[in-house]
Order: sequence, then C-alpha cells, then structure tokens
Amino acid sequence: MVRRSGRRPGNQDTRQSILEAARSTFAEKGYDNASIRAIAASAEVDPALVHHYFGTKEKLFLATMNAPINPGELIPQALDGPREQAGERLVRMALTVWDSPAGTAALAVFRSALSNEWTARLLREFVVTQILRRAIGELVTDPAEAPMRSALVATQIAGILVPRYVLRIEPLASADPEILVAALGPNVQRFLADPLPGVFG
Amino acid sequence: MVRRSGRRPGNQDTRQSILEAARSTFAEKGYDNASIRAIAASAEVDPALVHHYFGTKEKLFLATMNAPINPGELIPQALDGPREQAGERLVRMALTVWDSPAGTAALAVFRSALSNEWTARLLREFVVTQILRRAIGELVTDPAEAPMRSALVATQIAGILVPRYVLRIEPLASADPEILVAALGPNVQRFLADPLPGVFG
DNA sequence: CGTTGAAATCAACGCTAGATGAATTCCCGC
DNA sequence: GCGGGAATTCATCTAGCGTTGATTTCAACG
Repeated sequence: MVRRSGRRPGNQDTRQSILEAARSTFAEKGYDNASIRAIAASAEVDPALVHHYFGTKEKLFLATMNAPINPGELIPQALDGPREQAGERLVRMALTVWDSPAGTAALAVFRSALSNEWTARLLREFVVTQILRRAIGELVTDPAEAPMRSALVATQIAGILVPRYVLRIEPLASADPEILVAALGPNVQRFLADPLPGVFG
Repeated sequence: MVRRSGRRPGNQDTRQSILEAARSTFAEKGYDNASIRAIAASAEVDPALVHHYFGTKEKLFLATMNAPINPGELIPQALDGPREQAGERLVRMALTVWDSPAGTAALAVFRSALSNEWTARLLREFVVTQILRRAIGELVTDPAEAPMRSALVATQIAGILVPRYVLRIEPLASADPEILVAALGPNVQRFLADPLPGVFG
C-alpha cells in the first residue's frame, strides 16, 4: 500500500507558522520567558497543537534552531582571502549572519544562553567546536596561542552582538555594518596575528 | 505548643541578610529566574518577610542594586593619569569593579538585563548617563565623535564581561586581570583617540 | 456512502510563582 | 509588668506555566 487512507497531512503551513512564531518569540524573550501559550497565540493556534507537532518545549526550541543555523557554508568564506584582512572578514561575516533572518534564531540561542543552563551548554559547545576551533583556530599560526587568541576574538564579536542586538544601544544598534567592520576589524586582526606584549612572552 | 510563628529573638540584621541573599541570587540566576521563595530560603526566612521589608520584587531588586553601585568615586580614578594609557585604566577599572563584591550586584543587573525588559532599560539608562557620557565622554576630544567612540569602548568592556563573568568561558574566565588589560587596553585606546578611517571621514 | 486517521480543540492536572492579610510572638518604653 | 507595635510566620489567593488525554472536526480514500 503506497497511499494510506485518512486525512492528508494537509495545510502544512500551520506547522510552519508555529515555527516562525516560536523563532521570533524565543529571540525576543529567551527560552524561559517565551511561553508555549504565547507562541501558540502568536500563531493563532491552540497551545496543545504545538505539543502535537513538536512534543516538548525543548524539542520545539531545537526544531526552531535546526533549519537556519548551518555554519558549514559561511566559514570557508571567512577563511578565504588575504590573511591581513581576516579580521574584517570575520566581523563582516558575523554582522551578515546576525542581520539575516537566520540571525533571529541565533539571537534566540544567544539570549536564552544568558539565562538558561541547558541552552548555555548548547551555545558553548556550538561556539567552541564550530566557530572557535574550526574557523578562528585556522587563522592563528602558533597553536599554543590559539585558545587565547580565539577567545580574544570572540570577545570582540560578543562585544558587538550584545549592545547591537540584545541591548540595542545606540548608535551601535542602527550603525551601518561597514562602519563596524572598519571600526572592529583592525582590533580583531590584532588579536589574530599581531604580537601581544603582556599576553604572550 | 511548639513555637512556630512569631518574632525571632535577637539578631535583627535579618533585613541585611535578605539583601545579601537577594544580591547573590539575582547575580546567579538573573531577575526572572531568581524567585522570592528561593531568596527567602537562602536567607532562612519566610517568603512573606521579604515582602514585608521590600514590598514587591522590583523594589527588592532596586534596593539590592542601590547600595553597591556608586560610580561617583571610581570614575575620577579612570580619568586621572596620562591620556595615552586611559584605555588600559578603563579596562583595569572595569575588571576591578567586577571582581569586587560590588561586582556581584553589577552582574545581577547585567545578567537580568539580557533577558528582561525593564532591567534592560535600567541598565541602558545607567550605562548611557553614568558611564558613557560622564566618564568616557570626557576622554574623547571631539564632541561630535564622542557618542560613537564611547559606544565602541563599551563594546570592548561588554566583550570581556560576557565571556568572563556571565558565560564563564575559558581561558578568559580565569585569566589574570593584567593580561586582559594588556590585551584589550590598546584596543580601547584606539577607540578613544586614534583616527578611525572608515568610521569618521 | 462509511471508515479512517490526521488536524485541531477543550478541559483539566500539577506545579510554581508573586502577593496578601490575619495571626502569632517577642522586644521595648512606660 | 504591661501594652503597643514591629518582626515573623501561616494559610491562601490568583495567575501563569508545560503538559496530557479525551474529544471533535474534516479531507481523502475504498
């Protein structure tokens, strides 16, 4: 029997609209403060339907993050190019991601990680294994210095993200991305490759 | 009859111990996730007593932050000294504050601000009026450039605080303060006074 | 048709939260 | 030594949460 009887899984845009409502609600309020009931209301749907589709709140969160976050394609772009401008490329990549729709999902993870334990673990593992080791680590020549230099680079990225997307402090929140690239790129570059007296040696 | 309710003999520094319990609990869990019941338990006190002393949860939070946060004395220290090392002094000051007991309160505000709306407003106003305008603004020569330069400096400070105190990512979390001063001081200095091509002009 | 089974809703459970007001106990000035 | 008021606790109230199971609706099939 190829086709079974019964109602076709019709109108699948309900599932999709729940996902979208979840993504924006999680991004806005973080994991804990985003209630399933609020998500359901935002999708104009019964709360129980959310469970029907996604099971638990954790699974809904993971489903929300699963689609948009896929660093596999972006990272090579950041690595490709002259070494002296790697700093600028990293900043530009971060801003591009966070200004895109996928950035909403990233913001959700980030905001949640700051107040919830298991989402924090999620973010930490993702950042360490995917971003720091895989991307930034490649750009640092001396392996012994890689952990500290990667962490310092992360410092710069977090430094933009928090004021610009989480706290929305002006003039950073509405600054043109290229201005931030010009401002922060050299600092990132310094952490990647310049000698750091007082830190190493 | 077993003595269950009623006034406790001696030791009426209860109010103070509630404040301390509140401060550390807020710092650890943020505003929303810190329950009055947990604070009361940590102070070995009935939850209703917390309300008796402080009214609402918001008022308790404000009372908790009121005492320790008083930047009036610190800021002159950061301003005093050679202009070329102002960046390092700012970083050192930030780390000193956050490593002190008062830093617990600051951490509470900061962590709360990342997931809660009204505490975010609280932090924004405090940062903008007290820190940015009053302190960092003094160090920037061109007034037209002050807002952006101050914000960029704030970027650097936030960049250390989040990984070091909120997320506790190594090796930043346990790095010696002077190492971070050496690493980040020059970046801050650049934002304070160096020409920023691509940002201004 | 009638059957089927997914979509969607309803009503409720158990839990935790902040808040309230009455009741109880004790300190302190008189 | 006594009475008022502050300190402390108790028992609740209300509201919202995630979750569950029963129930209803309805398009697609034989």
